Amino acid sequence: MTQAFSELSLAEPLARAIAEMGFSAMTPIQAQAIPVVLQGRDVMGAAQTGTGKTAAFSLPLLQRMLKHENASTSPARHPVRALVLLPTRELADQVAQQIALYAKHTQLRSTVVFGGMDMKPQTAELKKGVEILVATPGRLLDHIEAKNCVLNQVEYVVLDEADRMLDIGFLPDLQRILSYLPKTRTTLLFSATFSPEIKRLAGSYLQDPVTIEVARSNATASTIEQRFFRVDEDDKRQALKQLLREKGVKQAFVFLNSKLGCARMARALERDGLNAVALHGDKSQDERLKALDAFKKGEVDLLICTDVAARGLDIKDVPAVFNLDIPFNAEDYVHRIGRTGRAGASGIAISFVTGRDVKQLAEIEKLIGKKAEVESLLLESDQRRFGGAPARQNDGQRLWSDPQARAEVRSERPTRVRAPRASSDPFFDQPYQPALASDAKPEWEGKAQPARGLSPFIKSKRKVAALFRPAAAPAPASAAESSTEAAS
DNA sequence: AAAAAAC
Repeated sequence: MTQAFSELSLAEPLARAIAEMGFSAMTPIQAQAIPVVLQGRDVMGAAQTGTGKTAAFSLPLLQRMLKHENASTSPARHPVRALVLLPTRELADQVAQQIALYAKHTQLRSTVVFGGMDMKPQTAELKKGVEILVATPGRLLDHIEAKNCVLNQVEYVVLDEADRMLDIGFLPDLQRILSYLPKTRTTLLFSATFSPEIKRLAGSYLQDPVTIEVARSNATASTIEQRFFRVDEDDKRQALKQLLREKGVKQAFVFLNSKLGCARMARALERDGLNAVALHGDKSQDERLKALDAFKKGEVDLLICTDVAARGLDIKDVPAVFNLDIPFNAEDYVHRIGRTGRAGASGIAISFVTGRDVKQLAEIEKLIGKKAEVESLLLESDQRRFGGAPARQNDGQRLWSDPQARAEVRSERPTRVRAPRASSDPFFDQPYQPALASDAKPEWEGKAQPARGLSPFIKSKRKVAALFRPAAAPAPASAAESSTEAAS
């Protein structure tokens, strides 16, 4: 049933490049999408992470460009015929490199433009003429407006990570770029995640599209083992180090939700003697590329990153992904863990869950269609306090399943001074007692803004609003509690 | 509670 690239009768230069890269069998998304793109149809393609989507669109696109030569093949005039757009600079770089490899034996030329780098070398490349242009949106608009490239002869547009490209942060730039392109063209959208809303929106950019879904949209790759551990915010670094040791993991992506958090975590881990480097949008592009390169080469063990690295990055044989924070979007969870378990390899994805992540975890469960079983984790520091011998049970994976032992150890732990929580922690805490009855009217209703002159502890208007908002029903808390108890 | 993408 699996088909070989050789059955496609691709042009010789492409077939040769594929063979040199050691590819023979097509993945399901490739087997399904390539013939359709070869027909010149618009495509919306969904397939799990790490299953070769880049080849699925670039190979047929190159083939068509070779077969349907533009009239103007004189070296003097090379209009951009294919445009590939991506949401991060590193991903643009990676995809451009891959396309260059596929096109190696053809006359087709390609280049990549993205921000954070000098405009001049990019401009020079564009002026020489390229048929295939890979880009991030902002820098491409710069080049368009500087008239460094002309896009009025573009025949093919690819939005890779299409759901991200169509989200609200990118949409204005994207629409402006599309306004420079001919109306008659082939448009290809690819991603591992498509929400129903994005699917609908995407439809308006496509003409009579063929939808290709290998497995259900938003599905996680079956090659990834997913684990969830209940870990306090302050214990995350210790828990990470412990799990790296227990699982025998050397190299891993470590995701956090904020740039500052990444910088701090990377520094702290380095102080602890680990080989970690941060990757996030506050670093210079030079640092970003260097960090990624070092990680790729295996010179760095831990890549401490924001969602800048969540999508698309294809690094061979990274065995593990850690989510030190649960991502804001459930989709990003799917992409993050997709950095491991690629091309049929196996991988483990470990996510740390705190009390405030419960709602987001439910979103993730809904999206991936799988129950997230949250396990307890006995920290080594707690084991020592508990009396020398490790209280570890079974294979060390389900470390601590006795609730009573858990309570005892907790009482042994140093008391930390913490700000009171705004909402309940269904894992450990007392149920939340709302300060106001749910039907209470804000006492300032109809009066002037209360923001000034309140308690000095209330700093933002937002927090004030939260105080006066009717309390949420406490029902989900007890449900979450009973299910995690059952799990542990 | 954020990040990404242009200077």
